[in-house]
Amino acid sequence: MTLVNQMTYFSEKEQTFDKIILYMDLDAFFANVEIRENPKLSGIPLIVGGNPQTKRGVVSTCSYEAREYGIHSGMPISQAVKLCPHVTIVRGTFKLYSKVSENIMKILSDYSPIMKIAGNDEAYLDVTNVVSDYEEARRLATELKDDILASEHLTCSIGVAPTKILAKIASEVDKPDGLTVVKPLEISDFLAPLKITAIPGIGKKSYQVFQNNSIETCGDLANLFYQLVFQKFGKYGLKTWKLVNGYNTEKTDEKFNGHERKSISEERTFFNNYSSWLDIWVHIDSAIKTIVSKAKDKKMHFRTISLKIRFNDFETATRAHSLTCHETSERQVREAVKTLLGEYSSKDPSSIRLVGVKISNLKKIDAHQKTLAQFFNKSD
DNA sequence: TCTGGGGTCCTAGGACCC
DNA sequence: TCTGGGGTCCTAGGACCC
Repeated sequence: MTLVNQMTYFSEKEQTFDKIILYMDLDAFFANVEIRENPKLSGIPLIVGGNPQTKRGVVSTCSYEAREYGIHSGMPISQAVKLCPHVTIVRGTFKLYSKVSENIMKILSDYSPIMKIAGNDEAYLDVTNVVSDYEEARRLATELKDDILASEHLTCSIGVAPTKILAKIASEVDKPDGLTVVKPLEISDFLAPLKITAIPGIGKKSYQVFQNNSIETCGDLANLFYQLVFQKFGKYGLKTWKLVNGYNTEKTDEKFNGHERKSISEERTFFNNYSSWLDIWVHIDSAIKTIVSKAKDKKMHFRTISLKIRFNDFETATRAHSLTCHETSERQVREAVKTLLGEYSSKDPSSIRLVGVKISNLKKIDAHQKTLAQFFNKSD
């Protein structure tokens, strides 16, 4: 099959791009907020996260100076310290970050009513109906960057492209303080030289598989025949192949605003392991209280309860139980967790380093359903 | 090097139903 | 005697993201 045939194989629909998406990502967010609050931290390798005293935990965010030493998010603090012994570690002021994030999201919402907040430091804006073309979108993005810098003294990187995933990839290539615009006809040329790991969702494991097949860049993948791609990399590989060949892989009916939460969870890694199950249960019980109260705040009912246990060797087990109908009560969770925990009762409690509880299968309850639930006396 | 905490999504197998 | 095929729901585990 020739390349031309390959290109016509997929439906016309997938090739049409009719949106302009802007993606904003704050540069080294936590670290830059800390620097803003305390200019002494400016220009030095800085880590936010972990415990500065014990040097345990992992890096949440680090400054660009720290990145030069090979430090990155998710890295154990102990390793980061080995790479850069004079690195400064701060614990982080998460309440402040939330406040700053809120301020910035408010600025963004002035630029388009169609917005999707994807995290503390990132959001997508659908600006299709706000601008008439990509040049105007570029000007809008510049304005937005200036706005954020003026009001919060923080820099961000922006990508503008016809889909969310492309806008996100575009925002990465010129970080920090960057702005990259990718028009529909430029997509495959833009992606070709990028490392395959520039695509969100391709992490360590997937990279290994691609690398074993001599694929380093998006261009390497694009040049393969799609039959081979499916054979070697399966369904997800095929989707990635379409992306790097400039097809639209995002459904137009995909919800942009308000993504309903799917689960609520809390987990805790112990500072020191416990010798008694009773001590472990204290953590489990407190987690149950927190997640049930969060669900109540959000007016969510749940049906599935999961327990997570991680052992010293990092083996991790999850056990789940689904109730017959949606529930709200702490008691239901506690009972389910106790049953799930039964399987492990013969284990040595000191072999456990983490416990977690999760509720999922969530359903928003409306007023009518609530009355019914009360009528049947289903809640505590 | 010795690995946080909050999430989402995907896969695969088994049960069960028609 | 050695048994279809499709759909849905549930559970467990794992990859990945910020």
